Amino acid sequence: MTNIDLNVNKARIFCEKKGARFTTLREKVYALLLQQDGAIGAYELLDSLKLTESAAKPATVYRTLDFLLEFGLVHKLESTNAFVACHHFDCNHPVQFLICDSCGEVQEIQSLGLKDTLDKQAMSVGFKVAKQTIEAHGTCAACK
Amino acid sequence: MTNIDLNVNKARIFCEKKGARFTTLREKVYALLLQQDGAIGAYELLDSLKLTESAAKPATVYRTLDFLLEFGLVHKLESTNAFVACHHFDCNHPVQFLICDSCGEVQEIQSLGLKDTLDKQAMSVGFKVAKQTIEAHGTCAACK
DNA sequence: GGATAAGTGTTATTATTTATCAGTCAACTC
DNA sequence: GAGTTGACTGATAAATAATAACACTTATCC
Ligand SMILES: [Zn+2]
Ligand SMILES: [Zn+2]
Ligand SMILES: [Zn+2]
Ligand SMILES: [Zn+2]
Repeated sequence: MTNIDLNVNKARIFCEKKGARFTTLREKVYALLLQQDGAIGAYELLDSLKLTESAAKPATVYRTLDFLLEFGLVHKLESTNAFVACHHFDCNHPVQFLICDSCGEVQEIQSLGLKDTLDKQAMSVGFKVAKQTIEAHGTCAACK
Repeated sequence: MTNIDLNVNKARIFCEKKGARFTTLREKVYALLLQQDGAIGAYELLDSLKLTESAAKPATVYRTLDFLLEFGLVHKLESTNAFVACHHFDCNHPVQFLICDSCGEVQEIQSLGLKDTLDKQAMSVGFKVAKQTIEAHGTCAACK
């Protein structure tokens, strides 16, 4: 059983627990994202999906992504309009990304300290944070 | 002399110092952004610009924004695809945003601590940060 | 004043995302 | 198990966001 299959199974169980339906389509899209090295755009994802779901349309992908985003199975990179599978959807983590502009690798980090720093900075001016977007572009260790 | 005029003048001098041309078009666009409460999308900006530059097209706005972004006179909010004027372009600051989802206000903060925290987190996994995107959505002090 | 580069006008196209309505399928009730 | 309900998907269209390409104009430099 591959690593991807393991993640997909974990996702299915996670969804069942939440009373959400992990349909074939959602599973396929999530699996495609897991296969991906880095992040992938919606239309690139659509092209991959079409290989097994020839009827897929943009709305198909975006609706499925909406579901996956809602349940935290996938994250969106706002700075690149791309999507990346999450491997730790079951541990309620803060999310930050390191995006290598050289090789495209996307590394997800979960720094509680970073999250708290932003929350506190905001709080100090009376701002209550609901959602953070933290993305760093630069050069990964392998590319240096 | 209004506050906006002061900022525009500061911007002109800043550009001259850098050997960049602060043309009428660039000035108009920057002034429009300064007038704005929060952030504004490129096409909304285009509509405003058309009031005095009826020939303006999307490319007009995007090119002008490219210039303003390059020289730090304007920032882009990646999470909303919107643009906001910077008032401190001459002080080489880190940039983070607090975006109120209730009233649309965009507050720019310049936390060196926050920037350093992210830089260090990245460094600890061998990642060299070139550019940060830090945006918090939530509720501002006035809206609470 | 002519060469050069930067800036702008103009048209078209691509990329990204959402809206809408109709049909299908799963779960729940009786 | 048939019927009802709501969630999911198919399909078409449109809105929003961004870029490409080429011609023309203007400023700068020598
Ligand atoms: Zn994650
Ligand atoms: Zn890399
Ligand atoms: Zn700024
Ligand atoms: Zn507010």
